[in-house]
Amino acid sequence: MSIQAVARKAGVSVATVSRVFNLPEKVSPPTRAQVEQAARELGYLPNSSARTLRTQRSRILGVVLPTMLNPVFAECLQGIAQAAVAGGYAISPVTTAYQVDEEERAVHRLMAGNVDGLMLVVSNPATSTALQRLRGAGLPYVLAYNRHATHPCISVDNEAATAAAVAHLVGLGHRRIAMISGTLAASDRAQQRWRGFLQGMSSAGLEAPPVVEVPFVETAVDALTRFLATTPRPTALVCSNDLLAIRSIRAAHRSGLQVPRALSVIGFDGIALGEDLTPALSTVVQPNIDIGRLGVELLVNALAGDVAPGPEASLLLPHALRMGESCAPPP
Amino acid sequence: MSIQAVARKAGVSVATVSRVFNLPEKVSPPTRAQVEQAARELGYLPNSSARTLRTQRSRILGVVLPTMLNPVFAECLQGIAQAAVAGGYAISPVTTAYQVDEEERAVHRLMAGNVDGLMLVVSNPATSTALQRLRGAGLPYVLAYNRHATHPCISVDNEAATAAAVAHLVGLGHRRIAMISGTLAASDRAQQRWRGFLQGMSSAGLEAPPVVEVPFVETAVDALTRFLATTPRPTALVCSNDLLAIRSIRAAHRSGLQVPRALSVIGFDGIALGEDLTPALSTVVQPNIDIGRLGVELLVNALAGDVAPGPEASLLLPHALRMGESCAPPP
DNA sequence: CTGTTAGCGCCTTCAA
DNA sequence: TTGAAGGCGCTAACAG
Repeated sequence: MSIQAVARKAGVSVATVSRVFNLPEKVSPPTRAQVEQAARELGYLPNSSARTLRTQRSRILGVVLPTMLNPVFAECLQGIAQAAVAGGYAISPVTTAYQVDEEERAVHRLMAGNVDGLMLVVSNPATSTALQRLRGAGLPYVLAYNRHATHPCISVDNEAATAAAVAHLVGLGHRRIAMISGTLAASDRAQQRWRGFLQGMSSAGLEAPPVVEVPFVETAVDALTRFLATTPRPTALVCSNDLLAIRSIRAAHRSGLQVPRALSVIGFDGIALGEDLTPALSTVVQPNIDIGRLGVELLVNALAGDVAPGPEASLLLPHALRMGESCAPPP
Repeated sequence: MSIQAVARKAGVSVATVSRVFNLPEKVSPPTRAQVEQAARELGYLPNSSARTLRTQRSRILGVVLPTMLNPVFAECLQGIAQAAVAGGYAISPVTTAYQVDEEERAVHRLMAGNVDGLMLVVSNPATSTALQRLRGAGLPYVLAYNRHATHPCISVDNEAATAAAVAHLVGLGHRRIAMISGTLAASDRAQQRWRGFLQGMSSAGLEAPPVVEVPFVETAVDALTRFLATTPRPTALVCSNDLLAIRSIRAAHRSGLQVPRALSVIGFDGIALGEDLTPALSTVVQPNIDIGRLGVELLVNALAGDVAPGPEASLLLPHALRMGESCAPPP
C-alpha cells in the first residue's frame, strides 16, 4: 500500500496525494475528495519510515527512566505518554535500573533509533556522559526530576521541599528526626533532599544525625528494622521517597511501633497510591504527571522551532505537603 | 553521517560497509577493521528509517495498555521493555484508559507507525474491533492478561485462581464472603474472576452475594465504606485487583474495622508493593513481569520466523496465593 | 571477497 | 492547481 497505488486509483500524481496528506489546502476540493476516497478504499496509511527518511524527523521521543517499578516514574511516564500523543509524537521508553552505564547504552540505542528528542531521568546530570553525548549531537532533551544549572530540567525545589517537611515535623514537636535515603551517590535528588534536611534541621536549631542509607530494596525493611532498634531512637523519619516511607512504616510495625503514635513518617514523591494506604501517607507531593507532560511540551515546542531547549527553559514546579495520617506529635 | 561517508573514508564501497554491520563474517578481517575504524571516527550510526524502509521491518513493538498508573501494568511493561531490549527491539507504549475507542485509536496509530508486532491488554478480546483489524492486517500480536480461545494470550487461570482465594478464606472459617470488582463489563478479567468466585463459593456450599461493583477510582473508598455499613456485613472480601484490596482496607479502617481481625481482605495481581504494606497484602500473585517478558519473546520468535502467533501459542502461567497479613479467621 | 546498482515510499523543488 | 523527477540512507541481488 503505497502512495503510488493511491495516485493511480485516484487518477492523479503522487505529488498530489502527498499534498492531500501534508498540505491539503493546496489541493482543490474536488481532487482532494477523489484522493481521500481512494486512500480510504485502499486503507492507505502513509509509510512513516519513508516519511522519516525524507524529512529527517521521526516524530518519536526517546524516554530514559531508572525503572517503571517505582510509581513515581510510572506516573511521570503516563504524563509523557499523554502529552506525546497530544503533540503527535510516539514515545520509546528505556529503563536503566539506576546504572550510569545503562544510561549511556539507552541514549546510544535511542540515538540509533532516530528519535527527535529525549526526556530523561539520569543519576547525576553533572557527571553524565550520556548528556554530553546528547549535547554534542545537538539532540534536544529535557531532564525530569534532575536539577542542574547547565541543563533544561523540570523539577521541584528538593531542598526547600525537604526543609518544609522537617519544619512540619518540628512544628508537631519532634526534635529527634532522622533522614532515610537510598544510595546518596546514585542520585542528585537524594543529595539535594539530604541538603534540604540539613537546612531544615539547622533552621530549627537541631542537630542532624547521620543520614541512614538503605541501598538495597530487598533488604530495606530489615535494615530499617535494625535501625529502629538503636537508641536513642528518632521520633520521626523523613524519607527520601515514598517507597522508603512505606517500608519504614512496615519496619516500624515489625518493631512494635505504631505509626504515627510512636513514630512519625513522612515521604517524598506524592505517589497516588499513598492516599489509599492506612495510615494515609504524609508526603511531599511532586506533580509527577505534570513533570512528564511539561517536559514533553517543552520538547515539542522546541522541535517545532528547531531549537534545542537550553537551561533557561528549566521549570521549577511547586511542591506541596500532603498531610496524610503518618505524622503526629511525638510520644 | 551516512554509509557513503564511511565508505569513502574507509576506501571501500557502501556495500562493504553495509556488510560490516549486517553480515560481518562475509567481510575479510582487514577491510572490516578499516571500516570499523572509519565508522568509529565518524561516529556513524546506521540510519534506522532507511534500514526500515529498505527491509520493511522497523524492529519496533507496539504496546497497548489501559494505564501505567496501576502497578500491575507498570510491572508488565517493565518485563516487556527488558525483553524487547534483549531481543533487539524498541517499544512504543500507548495507554487507553480502559476505553475501547482508545484501543482502536492506539492500534491505528501504532500501525501507522510501522510497528512489527504488538503486545496488548484489551478490554474484551471477544468483541474487540482493534484485534480484528490487526488480524486482518496479518500483524503479529499477543495479548497479556486477556484470555480467549481465538487469540494468542499470556495469562493466568483467573477462574481457578479466584476460586483458590475463596477456598483459602473458607479454610480459615469464613462463610460470609463478598466479591469487590471494578466495572464487570469493562474487562474480561473481571468477569473471569467473578466466575471463579461463584465457583469457589459453590464448591464450598456457600451462597454468593451479588458482586459489589466499584466503578470509579475517585469514589471507591467512599463506596466501599458505605458497603461495609450494610448488614449482615461479610467477614471477608475477595477483591478483583490489588488496588481495590488496598482501598477496601482503607475503607475498613475508616469503618472502625481492623484488618484482618475484623475483616479479611484478599487481592488479585500480586503487585510488588503489596509486600511492603502493613498489613502485608494477601493476594493472588500473577507473574506480571514474566507475562510481559514471555509475550515479547513469543512475538520476537514469531517475527524471526515470519509467522504471526496463533491461539495455540497461548500460555497459561501459574498463579500463587501469597499469604500476607490481611487474612485471618473470622471474628 | 568486493563493487555496482536498483529500488524501498515519500516529500519537495521546479516547471508547466 | 497539478505533475515530473531527484534523492533521503540503506540492503540485497547480481556481477566480477
